[in-house]
Amino acid sequence: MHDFALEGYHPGLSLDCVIFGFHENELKVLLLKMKNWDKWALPGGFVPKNMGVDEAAAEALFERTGLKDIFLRQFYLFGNPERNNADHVEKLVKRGVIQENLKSWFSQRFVSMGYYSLVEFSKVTPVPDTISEFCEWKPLSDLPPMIIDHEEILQRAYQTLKKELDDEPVWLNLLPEKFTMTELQTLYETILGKQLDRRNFRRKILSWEILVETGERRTGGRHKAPILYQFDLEKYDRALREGLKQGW
Amino acid sequence: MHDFALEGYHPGLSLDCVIFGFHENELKVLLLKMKNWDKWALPGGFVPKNMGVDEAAAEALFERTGLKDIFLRQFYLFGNPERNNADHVEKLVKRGVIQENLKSWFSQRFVSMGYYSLVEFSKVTPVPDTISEFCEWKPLSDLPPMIIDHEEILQRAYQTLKKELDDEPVWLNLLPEKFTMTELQTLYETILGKQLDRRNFRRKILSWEILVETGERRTGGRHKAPILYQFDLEKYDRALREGLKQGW
DNA sequence: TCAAAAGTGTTTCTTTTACACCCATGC
DNA sequence: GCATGGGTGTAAAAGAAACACTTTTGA
Repeated sequence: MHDFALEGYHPGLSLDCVIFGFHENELKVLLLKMKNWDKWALPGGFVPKNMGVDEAAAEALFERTGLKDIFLRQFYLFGNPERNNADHVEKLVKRGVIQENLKSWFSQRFVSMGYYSLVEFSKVTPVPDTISEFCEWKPLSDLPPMIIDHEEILQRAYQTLKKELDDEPVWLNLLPEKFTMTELQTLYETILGKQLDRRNFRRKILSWEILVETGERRTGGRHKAPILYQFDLEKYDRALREGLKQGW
Repeated sequence: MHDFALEGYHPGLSLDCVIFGFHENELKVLLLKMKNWDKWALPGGFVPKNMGVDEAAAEALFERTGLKDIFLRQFYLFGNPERNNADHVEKLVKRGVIQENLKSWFSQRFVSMGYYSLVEFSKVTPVPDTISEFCEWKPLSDLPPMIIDHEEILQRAYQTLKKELDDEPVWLNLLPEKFTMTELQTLYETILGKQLDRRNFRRKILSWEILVETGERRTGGRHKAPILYQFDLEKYDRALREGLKQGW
């Protein structure tokens, strides 16, 4: 356990990361179970004095997941003065989540930068941090009780994700390198919470010309082996320049 | 001039507001001319310890413009550790922009929350702050030299505005209560930087059913008097619930 | 009476939607 | 051989784009 204040972290600023993964046809979020307490928290951290905020967020993400160069984006600064109350810090100390000497650091007023991240579920190795007992994926549809305003932060991240999905193929970060059209469709249906027509879905996605067939198929199912597609970054960049989806 | 540190502001956190207005067929930004220095700055401020960050931004906006309840939205946290360098603070002191006793406050590493705001040009009474000589509208197409990373902040706000315009009728905040279809079209053309067909434009806007005719017309021009329209919030809310523009 | 901008409709083309049958695979 | 999901096309409808003439107003 570090002494945050002495080690030179930026004062009054924290980070919260909502890390989304897709597994078994569900959107899941990586959460931390607090020590000696039946409450869960978003992975987060603080910002070292000489590190950029985005950089610090990437670092925090790396520590919890073992992943680097991951989709990570700011979505909102939570700046309400009431969000980190004294009562909460008392509980942290009483339950032995943090030590007495860190109380003053945790008792500051914190403003928290919310990030959301999209990761490939199977690549993640969840690692708890110093204040948590374990680190686990939880389905968005069945969230455990969370500390302070973390549920609100999470929901806001989800809203942002849904919105971004309309503008950009951010979903690619949630899938493995090679995937079938049905897997992609299921992902869309899960995030949007509605069913889509299979033929129209395929046509629409392919019309963007950002996917290529790998030539391989996924075998093993008791049915026709589906084509495996791959995201083509170069084609995507070109599509972006030409305006993938524009309002006017 | 206040002593920020003593008066209890949140440490290491600043605000920058990009305030957009529309005048004479141009998008303009409200900027502050620094004292004794040929550099301009975005209006901004700091966050009182007991005030929410959004609230503090609204307060800063009010002080520069005299306006309350204005469209104001976060767009990015500028968290690069290099952004506020020692050299810049030296200059501020040497040119008498800030007094010696504030040097330590201004020498902190600041993380700055970027806000953008849309206001009705004619309602604004620009008021300089303590570190500026005057406060003025500057056209986006001809910006003066600005301090540190303020030009970057401004450009990023503009990108955000363009993007939001596709999703929501944020433009309503830039226009007076009553406006003609041509004025609205000019606004769109200005922000998007391209010409639009008059008939199609009108049809598209009206199809959203968020405007109503006031029954009045604007007279005085040497041409047919155009109908004045008004934004209808109630209709807009209804349209939003039904999904004004959805991707899927 | 003229210049300047306002108002208006139709046709074409593109995009989106709805919908059903045959195919490959593993058991 | 059969159950399961994979792959594919077309017609109808909706939406977007292109395009030009008449009207009102003030000078």
